[in-house]
Amino acid sequence: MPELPEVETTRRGVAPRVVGRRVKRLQVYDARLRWPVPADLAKRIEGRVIDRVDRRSKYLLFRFGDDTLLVHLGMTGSLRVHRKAPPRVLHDHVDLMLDDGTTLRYHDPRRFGAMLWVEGPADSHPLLRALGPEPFDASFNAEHCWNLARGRNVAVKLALMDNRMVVGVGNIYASEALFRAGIRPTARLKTISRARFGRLVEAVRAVLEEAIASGGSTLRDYVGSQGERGQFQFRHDVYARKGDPCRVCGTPIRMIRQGQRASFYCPRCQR
DNA sequence: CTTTTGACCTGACAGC
DNA sequence: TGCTGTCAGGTCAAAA
Repeated sequence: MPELPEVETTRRGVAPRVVGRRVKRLQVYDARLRWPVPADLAKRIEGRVIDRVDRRSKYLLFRFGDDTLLVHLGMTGSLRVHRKAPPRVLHDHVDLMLDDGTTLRYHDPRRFGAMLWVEGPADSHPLLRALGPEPFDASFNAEHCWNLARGRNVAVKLALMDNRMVVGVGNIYASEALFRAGIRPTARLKTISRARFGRLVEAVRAVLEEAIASGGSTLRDYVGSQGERGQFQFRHDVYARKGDPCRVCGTPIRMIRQGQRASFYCPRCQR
């Protein structure tokens, strides 16, 4: 689902509606997410004020003083803000009711997402501790990729989706970034030059930036904080465009399978 | 250590 | 109209 642009779009939509608000009531309708929603979450969170909403990788971090509500949207999750909550529909699993009457509602058909409570510094939480650099951070650069690539035989597309190289890049944006960088998804990491990594870094940043500006990509489930669909799917160069002409050279886009995931590329533009 | 595979879960769709 | 198989935006844990 949500890759970085969709999570960031959600963050930007949700934050202004919830920051400064006090949680009046937490209602868990179905606790069976990737990990169970903690049974004592209501007790911990009710009465507390949301100070800030941050994002790390694809996690949303709702800050309550020194403690954090950590939310992941998995493949099909979405978070919506309702001025007045409509009746629950299938797969609405959690409601955070705030002191001004608005409701933050978590919806997730496949339940691959997560909602956890972290006391104290969230950075040291097992889920966040080992994450690589944020794509827009200076520490994501050609040097970093080059160092990681030493002796590694994996395909570059798999490495892009591995959060040690960079976080936030999933199946859609990995294919899109590689197209823009002119690199085949199957290229072995150790064979890529420093200069090409430089181009890849810039391509990742550019595609994520444009996707955020378009409100992300909506393939099926994803919607933003007001229920709005993303628009970037109309601007994909390769993803889900198997057989369609490359926007640059007209060659039909190819689909292959890597690590049980579909990859798309232009056989002429990407070497 | 690296790399691959299976698992979690529901729904949509293609083909018989 | 069923039924079966495949696929879907993530990522952790175990196997090789």
